[in-house]
Amino acid sequence: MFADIIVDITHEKLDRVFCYRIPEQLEGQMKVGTEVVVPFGRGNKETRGYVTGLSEKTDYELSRVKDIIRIADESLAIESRLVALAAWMHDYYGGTMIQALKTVLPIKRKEQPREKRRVRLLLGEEEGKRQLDVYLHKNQKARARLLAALLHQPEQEYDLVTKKLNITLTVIRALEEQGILALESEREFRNPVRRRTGKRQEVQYTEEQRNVIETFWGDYKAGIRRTYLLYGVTGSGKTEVYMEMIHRVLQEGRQAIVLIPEIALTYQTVMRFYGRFGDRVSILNSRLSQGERYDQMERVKAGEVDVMIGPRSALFTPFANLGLIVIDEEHEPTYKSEQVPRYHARETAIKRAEMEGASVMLGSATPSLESFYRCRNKAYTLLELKNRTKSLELPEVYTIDMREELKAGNRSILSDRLKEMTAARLGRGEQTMLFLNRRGYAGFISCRACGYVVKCPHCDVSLSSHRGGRLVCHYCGHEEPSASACPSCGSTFIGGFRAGTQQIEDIVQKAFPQARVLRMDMDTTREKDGHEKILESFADGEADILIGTQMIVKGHDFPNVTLVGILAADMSLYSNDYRAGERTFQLLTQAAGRAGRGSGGGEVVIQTYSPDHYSIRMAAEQNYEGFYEAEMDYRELMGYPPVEQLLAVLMTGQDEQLLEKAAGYLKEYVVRIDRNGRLQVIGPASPYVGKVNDVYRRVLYIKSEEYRLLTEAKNRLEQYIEINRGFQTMRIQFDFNPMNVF
DNA sequence: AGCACGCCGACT
DNA sequence: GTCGGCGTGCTC
Repeated sequence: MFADIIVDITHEKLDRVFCYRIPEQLEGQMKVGTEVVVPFGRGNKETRGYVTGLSEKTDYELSRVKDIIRIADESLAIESRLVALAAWMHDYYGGTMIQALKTVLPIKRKEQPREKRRVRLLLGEEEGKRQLDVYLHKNQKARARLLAALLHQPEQEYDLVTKKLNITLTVIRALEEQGILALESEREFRNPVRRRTGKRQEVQYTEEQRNVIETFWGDYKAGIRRTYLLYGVTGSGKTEVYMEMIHRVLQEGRQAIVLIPEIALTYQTVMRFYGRFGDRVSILNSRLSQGERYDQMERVKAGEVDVMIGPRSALFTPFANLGLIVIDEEHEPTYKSEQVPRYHARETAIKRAEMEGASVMLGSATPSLESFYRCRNKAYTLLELKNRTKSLELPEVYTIDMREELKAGNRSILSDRLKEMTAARLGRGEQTMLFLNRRGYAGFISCRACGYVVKCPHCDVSLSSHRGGRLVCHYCGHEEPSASACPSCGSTFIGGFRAGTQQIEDIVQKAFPQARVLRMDMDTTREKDGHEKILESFADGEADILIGTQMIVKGHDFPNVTLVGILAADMSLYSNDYRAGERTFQLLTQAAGRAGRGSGGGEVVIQTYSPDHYSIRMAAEQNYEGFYEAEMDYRELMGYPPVEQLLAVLMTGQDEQLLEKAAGYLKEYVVRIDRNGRLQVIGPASPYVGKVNDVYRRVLYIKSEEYRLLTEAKNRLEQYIEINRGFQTMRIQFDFNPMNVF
C-alpha cells in the first residue's frame, strides 16, 4: 500500500503530494488526513506530513519510494486540529484532501505585495566600503554585489534583492552572521481598520437580552457546549448580545470567531466591535491580499488577537483556545462555499466547535429552515428576542396587488399607494428606500393582469425568454413562441419584468422631480468603497430616496427611513429552486425591517402579483413561524431539505454524448449499490445553464433521509470514478444540500 | 524552504 | 591538490 502525502503546503514548491510506502505494521491505521512522520529530502530529514490519499499502486519509480516512519503523535498544535477538520470536510463534502487542506490552512504565496522581508545594512558607509574591498579582494562576487547594492541603498526588499541581484539565502545568511546586515521579517501587521477613538456607552440590556445571555452563560459555566439559535427580530439588539457573550468567553481566556456575510461587513458593525474590544479584534475580508491574510493569521498565532471577524473563511482562524463561534445572519446563502470542498460554514463551525470544546451561536431574524427545524428537534437550543429595543414598534405593512393596479388603469411600476406615501415622506423631510428584488431573476414571462407565469408543460418550471422571442425551458429544452396574449385571461399585458434599478431611478425622478435620488447597484458601487460611500451619504441625509437591490437591506441603520417600498416582491418566487419561497420570505422580512429604526413608526409597501403566496403573506404579517409551518409542509411533501437530504452530482465535460453516457452509468451505479432502496435518484438533467464555453453540464440528484447514506454514496462514486478511465475526460463535483439548483 | 551536489577560483 | 563560496535543482 502507498500513501500520497503532502509535506508542507505553506510553500509553493512543496505544494504537491509525494508517494510513500505504508509499512505493514501501520497499514490498518492509515486514513486520509492522518498526520505522519516521513523521511524527506536527501538528508532524509524527519518531516511532518498529512495523508491525502491511499492507493494500491504508484506511478513513481518503486526503488525511490521511501517508507513512512510512523504516525505523528497527537499534536496540540492548532494546525493539527485544523487538519483534522479538513479531513472531516473531505469526508463530509467530497473533493480531494488537498483541496480541503488548502481551505483550512493559510497558504503562504510568493506574491506577497506588502514589503515583507527586508535586508538592512548594519554598517556605516566607511566600514561598508572597507568590507566591500575585502569581498572584491577575496573574489566573493555575490557578497560584493549584495553589499554594493546595500551601500547604494541601505534597506532593500528581500524579494527584489534575490531576484534582481541573483542572491541566494545562503549569501544573506552568511552576511548576517558576520553582522553586516540584518534580515528582518518586518511583519508590519497593519490593521485593516482605521482606528477611531472608541467611546463605549454603557449598554442597558433589556430583560429579554439578559435572559438570553444568562441562559448561554449558565450552560457555558457548567461546561456545556452547544449550538444555539438566537432568533431575534430586526432591531432586537442581537449584536449587543453577541458582544456580551464574547466578552465573557474572553474573560475565561478563550477566543471567539464572528462570521458575518461579506456584504454586511460594514464599517459600522466593525466599529462596534472595535469600540468594545479594541486592538484585540481583527478583521478578515475578501479584499485582503493573500499576504495580508497570512499576516493576520500569524498575528493570531502570536496571541495578539482574541476576536476575529470575517466572512466564511474566518472560520479557520487558528485560535489555540477557541471558546465561541458566532454566525450572524446564519440563513445567508453566502455561508455555503461555491468551491470544492463545497462546505457550509454553519455545519463546519459546529464540527470545529465540537472538536475544540467551543459553543456556536447562530443568529437571525429569519432563521434558515434547517436551523429552526433542528431547534424543533432539540438538536439546537432556541433563544428568542421578540421585541425591538428602545420600545420600537414593528412597521405597518401594506400589500399591494399589482393586478388590481393594472385594472384601475395604472401601468406604472409604482403603485398609486406607494407614490402617495413617498410624496408624504418628501413633504415631511423623511427618507424612503425602494428595494428592487432581483434575486433569482431568470427572465420569466408573466401576465400583469392576472399574475399567470408561463411554465414548461413538462417540468413545472418557469420558461425563460430568449432573444428572438422564444421561450425556453432550461431543464428539458422545451421551446415555444413567446405569447402575445395571456393563455389564462387573454390580457395582452404579458411580458418579462425588465426594469432594472436604472429605469426605476428614471421613473422615480420623473414622478418626483424635486427629490434627491440615490441609486445603489453594481454600476454605482464599482469604485472602491462605493458601497459604503453611498450608504453613508444616505444616512447623512444627502438624499430623500435610495433605490437598490439586495445590498441596501443589509447592515446599516437609517433612523430617518420611515418608508420601504418593495418592487416586484415575487420576482424571487419563480427561480425554480426549492429555496425560492424561503429566500423571498427572508428578503421581504429583511427589507421591511429597514423601516422605522428611528423614533417614528415605519411603513412598508409590498408590491406583488402573487399576494396570496404564503411567503409574501407571512412576510407582510412578519410571521416567521407561520411561514415556517407552510414552507415545511412543502418541503415534507416534496422531500426536500431539511426533511430529506439532497446530493447534487455535477458533471462537466467537452463531449456531450460521453457526458450523457457517463451520467447514465453513475445513475445505474447508484441504483445498484442502493440495496435497501433508501436512495432516490433524479435525473440526469441539463442544468439551468446547460453549456458554458463549449463545456457541457449534467446534473444528477440523489435524495435520502439520511445524510450518512449520501456521503457513503459519494465515497462509492468517487471510487467508481477513479477506477474507470472513461470518467477522466470530465470533471465531477459533489454538492450536498445545494443552495441553488443547477 | 532546506539541503546536497558540483563547479570554480584561490591559497597552503 | 583541496578548501570555501556560490548557484542549481530536487525533494516520493
